[in-house]
Amino acid sequence: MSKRTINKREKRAAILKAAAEAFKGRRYDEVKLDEIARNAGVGKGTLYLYFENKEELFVALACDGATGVAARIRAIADSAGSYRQRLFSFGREFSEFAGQRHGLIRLLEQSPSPTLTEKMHTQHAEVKKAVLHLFEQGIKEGALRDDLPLTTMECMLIGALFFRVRMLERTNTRVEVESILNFFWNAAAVENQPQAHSDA
Amino acid sequence: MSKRTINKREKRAAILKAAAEAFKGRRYDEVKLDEIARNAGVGKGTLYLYFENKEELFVALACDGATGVAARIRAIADSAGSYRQRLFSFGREFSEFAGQRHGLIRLLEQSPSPTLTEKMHTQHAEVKKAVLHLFEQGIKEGALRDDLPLTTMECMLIGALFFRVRMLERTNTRVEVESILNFFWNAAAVENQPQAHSDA
Amino acid sequence: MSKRTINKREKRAAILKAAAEAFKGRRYDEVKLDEIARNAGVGKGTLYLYFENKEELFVALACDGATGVAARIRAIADSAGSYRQRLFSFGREFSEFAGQRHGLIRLLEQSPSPTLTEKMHTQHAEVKKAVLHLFEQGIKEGALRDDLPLTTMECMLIGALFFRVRMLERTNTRVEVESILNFFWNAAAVENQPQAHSDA
Amino acid sequence: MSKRTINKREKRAAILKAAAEAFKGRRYDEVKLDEIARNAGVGKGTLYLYFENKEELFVALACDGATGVAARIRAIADSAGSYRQRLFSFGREFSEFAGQRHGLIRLLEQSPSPTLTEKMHTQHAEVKKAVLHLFEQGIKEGALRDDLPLTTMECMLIGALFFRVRMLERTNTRVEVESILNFFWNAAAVENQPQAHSDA
DNA sequence: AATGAATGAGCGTTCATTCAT
DNA sequence: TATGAATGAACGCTCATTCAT
Repeated sequence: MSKRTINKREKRAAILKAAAEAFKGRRYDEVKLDEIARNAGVGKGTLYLYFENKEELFVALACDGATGVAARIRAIADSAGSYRQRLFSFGREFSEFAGQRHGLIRLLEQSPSPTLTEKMHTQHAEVKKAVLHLFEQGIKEGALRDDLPLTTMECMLIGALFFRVRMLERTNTRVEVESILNFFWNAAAVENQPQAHSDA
Repeated sequence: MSKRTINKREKRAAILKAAAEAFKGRRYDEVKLDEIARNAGVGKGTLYLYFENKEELFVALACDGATGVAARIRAIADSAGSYRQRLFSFGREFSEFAGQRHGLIRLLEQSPSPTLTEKMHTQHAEVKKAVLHLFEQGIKEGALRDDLPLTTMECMLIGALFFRVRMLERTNTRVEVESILNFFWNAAAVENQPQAHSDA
Repeated sequence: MSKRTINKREKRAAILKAAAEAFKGRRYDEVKLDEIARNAGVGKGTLYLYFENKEELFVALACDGATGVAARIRAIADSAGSYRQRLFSFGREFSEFAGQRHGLIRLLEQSPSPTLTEKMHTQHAEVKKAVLHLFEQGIKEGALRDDLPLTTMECMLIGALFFRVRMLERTNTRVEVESILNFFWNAAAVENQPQAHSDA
Repeated sequence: MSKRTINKREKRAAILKAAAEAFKGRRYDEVKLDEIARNAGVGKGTLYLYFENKEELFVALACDGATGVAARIRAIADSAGSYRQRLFSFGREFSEFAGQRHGLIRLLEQSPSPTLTEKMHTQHAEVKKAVLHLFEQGIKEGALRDDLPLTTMECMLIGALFFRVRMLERTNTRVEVESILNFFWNAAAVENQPQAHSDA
């Protein structure tokens, strides 16, 4: 890797860092490129050497690293240890990811340009697949109940982990990841014996 | 209520309806007041007779009805029937609310002006309190376990219900509300006997 | 014509007047919309109520009135009087047109957007056709020689009239329109007896 | 002339060639230095080693060669042969010059900075003087009529030759140079006997 | 009360110019 | 000498907001 490349990477990273800070808890239109440039320590024009325009910078910000997460989740799923341990590892890993990305994901959920939305979805679909893979593995290993829809499990666990970040950010309410994982485990693990109910 | 007032209400409602449509899946800055006025069938200047400015219109959009929901949740909590039935009623009611409001909530989670955020939080705090009230009641009645933090329960249930809407909207994946409620009930109801675990 | 319309016309005219002044002897990029707006006594945004963008304003400036000229030329061609008189009337009329429009035509001869160039060409083609019509009439009436290509006559007369304006503007050299017309008449009128030459 | 100098000249020529191509039929502001540099096969910064700035490059483009033309016109004027032959030689020479420079002249007619305009005018004044010299010579030799203002002749001949190029470029209408020269000769040569007219 | 023409602050973006290498 | 990454001044354009009617 040439010196030039290193500098390029560094500068790109500096811009993204400044952008991440700027977008934290702010609306897309509230964030000015002037601010990002200033905080990144570069000229405004320089932004355009690294990103096509504001939206591309924005998308890069949200996509950067998402791929890494999917890989890490798979690594956890395939690591040694009891399934419960792996699930909890996943929970902690995902929480960290959610904590870092939640604000941006919220922003991205509003449509920028169609093409960019797609780009982002591709990235996040990877994460989703990795999560489903984890659940399937749990069922195959006999650790997770096989009578629960995968999507329901995803909805419960991922939804709770995301909501946890939201509570933390918005109302400063701290919910323990362990607590959520235990709750999930209570309902989804085979070792617990859930009774069937007859709804009225 | 005078005819005048009725007209005012109707026009206000028309504006909010047009705004709701406009904000659906779009960024705050992508929505133009021109568009809202046109779709509401009023002049652009008229918007300012009903709302202070764009942000207030926006906040009104998200807050309108939130109070109603809090009241309805309380009504459900205090209605007759088994706790399980009441919890499930709540779930269905809240899902509908979330379905209608999710897009807006996402928008609101980006901070407009501080004062407006606060205003909105007051509204949503009502809903939150009603939810916690429901849980407390369940514990008091002996239907819900008392060893789970309220915030964890909130996180699991509300998080899942919100995430369900998100999945529906973004990936067209349908998750049954009943399925989520059953999952929650499995873990949180007293009638199920959770075993303590020993972590390795 | 409603009061509204009158105001619109007036304002549009004021803008075009300011623009004409601004573009006089300046490059397209040297003319700022700020300046035009200020001199027209309107806000910058107002320009966009009357013109799509800078280029459209620019084209409107050059096209406005061109249609009128074509009509006036035809009127002269079809008026009473000897052909010589009509030709001289045309020359004076066209000179005035050229004097007013020359600067703009020069600008327009550099391609703005393709669609706009076309628009302008349509306008100017009208003038060109009117000129050729005048020549054809002269030949039919037996006033002009029929052994000269129409395009050559156009080239001589129109070219000279345009160049006259150029000289006036750039080097402050005054050339009489009458002098040019006499020169043209000398070579093109039937009453003069040109001898054929044999080129070596 | 050292090898170094030759290289300099070559590179300078390459830049001017690329610039000529770029400015052909485009507005000053539509031409980017990036493009010129790329097409000239040099770096962007290199342009500034050969030209002060964009405007100077632009002016150099238009002036380069103009001096040569003035010299060539004088040479033709002072060459052997009948005046008619010399006049026609001049016409052909000037047409070629006009064809090459016309687009640029149009550009230059919009004022860059005052100092640059002056610089350019100095150059073109040379050409103008050479033309007038040619006419004076014709009169002195008794070939051209002495009752026509020099400026009128200039206006007719030069105006027509420029307009011819314009017609060629814009409307693809071909007008023969010979035809124009004959027309001019008809009106301006002594050998033809123009009658005085009595205007009505 | 209702309108929509008018406004101008403010933004994203471009590109001539510079300068470290 | 040659380069091209970096810069920031400057501009076209938008759109929330106002106000005369």
